[in-house]
Amino acid sequence: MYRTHHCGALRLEDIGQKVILAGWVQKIRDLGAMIFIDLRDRYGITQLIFYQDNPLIGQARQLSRESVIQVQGAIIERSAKNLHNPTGAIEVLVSKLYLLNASSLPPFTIEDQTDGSEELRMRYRYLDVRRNPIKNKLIHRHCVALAARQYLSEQGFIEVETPVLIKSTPEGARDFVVPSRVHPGQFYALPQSPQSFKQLLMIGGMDKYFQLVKCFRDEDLRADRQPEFTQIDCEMAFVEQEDILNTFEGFISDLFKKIRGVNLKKPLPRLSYAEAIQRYGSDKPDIRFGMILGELTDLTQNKVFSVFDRKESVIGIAAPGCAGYTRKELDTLIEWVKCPQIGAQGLVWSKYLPDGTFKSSVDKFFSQEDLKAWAQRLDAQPGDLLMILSGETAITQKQLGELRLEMARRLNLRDPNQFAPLWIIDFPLLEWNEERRRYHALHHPFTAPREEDIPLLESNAEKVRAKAYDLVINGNEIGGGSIRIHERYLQERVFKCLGFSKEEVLSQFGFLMEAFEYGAPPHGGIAIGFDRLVAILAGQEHIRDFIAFPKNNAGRDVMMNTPSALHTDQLEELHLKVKNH
RNA sequence: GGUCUGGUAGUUCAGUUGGUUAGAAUACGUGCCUGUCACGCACGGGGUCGCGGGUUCGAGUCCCGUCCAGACCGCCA
Repeated sequence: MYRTHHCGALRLEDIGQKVILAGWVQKIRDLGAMIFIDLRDRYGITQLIFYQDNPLIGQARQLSRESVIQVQGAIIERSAKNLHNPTGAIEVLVSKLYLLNASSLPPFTIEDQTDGSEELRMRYRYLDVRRNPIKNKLIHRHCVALAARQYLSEQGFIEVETPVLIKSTPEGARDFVVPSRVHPGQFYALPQSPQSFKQLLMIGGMDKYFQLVKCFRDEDLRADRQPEFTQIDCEMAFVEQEDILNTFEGFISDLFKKIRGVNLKKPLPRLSYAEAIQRYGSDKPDIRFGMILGELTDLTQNKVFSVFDRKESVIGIAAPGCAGYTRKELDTLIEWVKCPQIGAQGLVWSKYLPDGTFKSSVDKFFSQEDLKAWAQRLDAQPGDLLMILSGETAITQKQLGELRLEMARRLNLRDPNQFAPLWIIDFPLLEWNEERRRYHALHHPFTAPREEDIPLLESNAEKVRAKAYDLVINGNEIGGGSIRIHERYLQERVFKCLGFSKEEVLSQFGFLMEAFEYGAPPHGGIAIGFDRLVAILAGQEHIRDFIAFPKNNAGRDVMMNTPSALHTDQLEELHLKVKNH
């Protein structure tokens, strides 16, 4: 038997017990006449003690950090207790010591506050997982998964596994592809989502389906984006948008209650896509704070100020309490909006001073009354700083949306332990892609248009609104879904709008079109980004530490050194030839 | 595909205007220490300054290229 107890289990009431413990050497404190060793496993730390008369003390002194040992001994009371540790009142008087496996010097310290850089921790992820912060995040992930499965099961959802080797569809994100050995020149693709399968399950009468499922996208990464990620994928039959929003409001509320003890206010706020863009400059607004975008175009024309004159939009925000910004601070902000990622030409500012007057960068062009009108439009208070950008509407809204987030960061308004979920609804069905000179689906091509907008499909496609919705929390898109098209003729019309030929539709989605003819029920669903949800529930922005073995920002696994080249005979077997470059 | 930041001891970092033998903390090793728990004290070992080229009497420092890492833009139906 390797152990009778875990290292986090023993307490004062266990004094006198003979125990066997096994774990890793966390730390050795050698006081000469006695040695203390912290023994660690998943459950905690227990202190071992060796006195100088113990024949094992020499062996104990030789132990290295992170070596795996097994000890036998008696639980005794400490004369100096450590109140910070649950096991801090006792220690093990060791009578037997076995070195199960010695450890080399670890490349970083295995402590809560490690000295290891991200890169090093990824390279030795198995050591990183020994640390409490990572271990606890993985346990947290497990708890969220368990709670999600429990809630959905109680609501009558059935978890069904769908294939991982599927058909490649060139629409949307790039697929990871898998060559077939048996079928020369043919390929599987890894799913970007089980979209078609869950629709087929609805046609199959499963009624309520869910799956915690790995999905794959061969696109460039970000701090919150991995090439393989996990979704809570859901679909329901005989439902309208309202049913799905209600069901998943319940779902998300249940998770926040179980995991955080937080009661979300229901119903969750809803904002149309158009409103979100107009008020926040984003379709995933962070509504924990104000700074709503305000339209100033009508107040700024014909004042001989060329930056504003005849621009499609002049838009501003009011940053609370920033009227005291110095010239230098303002210059930093101006530099910030001019960086290539934001791409503004400049920034007009106006300080709403505590005495009610204004001091602005455009005093030459605008009167105090003009500036007062701006402030009123932006709902500003004395002490606020007005910031104004101008240009093409969509671009200016987006830039100001970014500036809004940046100001919130500077003002510390983004408290990770405050939660502001909302639904974004009424997305446009289609979006014009200038590069490819055609429309593409904003959500995906199976999304149903709103009935009243269907006649616009052929005449004014951009105006067609979709029965699509996103769940946004604290400025993160946590999930998205839609009511699907379940009729062949409508699906064909939408494919036509998207520029698909009849042949393309048949070869790529023929199975689905055929299925629609055999009694496809009305249906819809949602997919929730599990990695992000788990991170948000822990009050964190980065998802990597919630994934046991994540990829780095080049899509590489630095521990296994993946991806890597194949042997030529393996390529041969797969009927592949790699181009030299 | 692009922009920015970084790469110096096992690790995290400092390194001034280009100038002596490249430092600190921590980790590691040795010795001492009877209640530590960030133990303490003393001593010690430890460097291809990412790599390649250039400028210079002289390069960790300046220039060019390249590799790696991180953040972001494009991309992510």
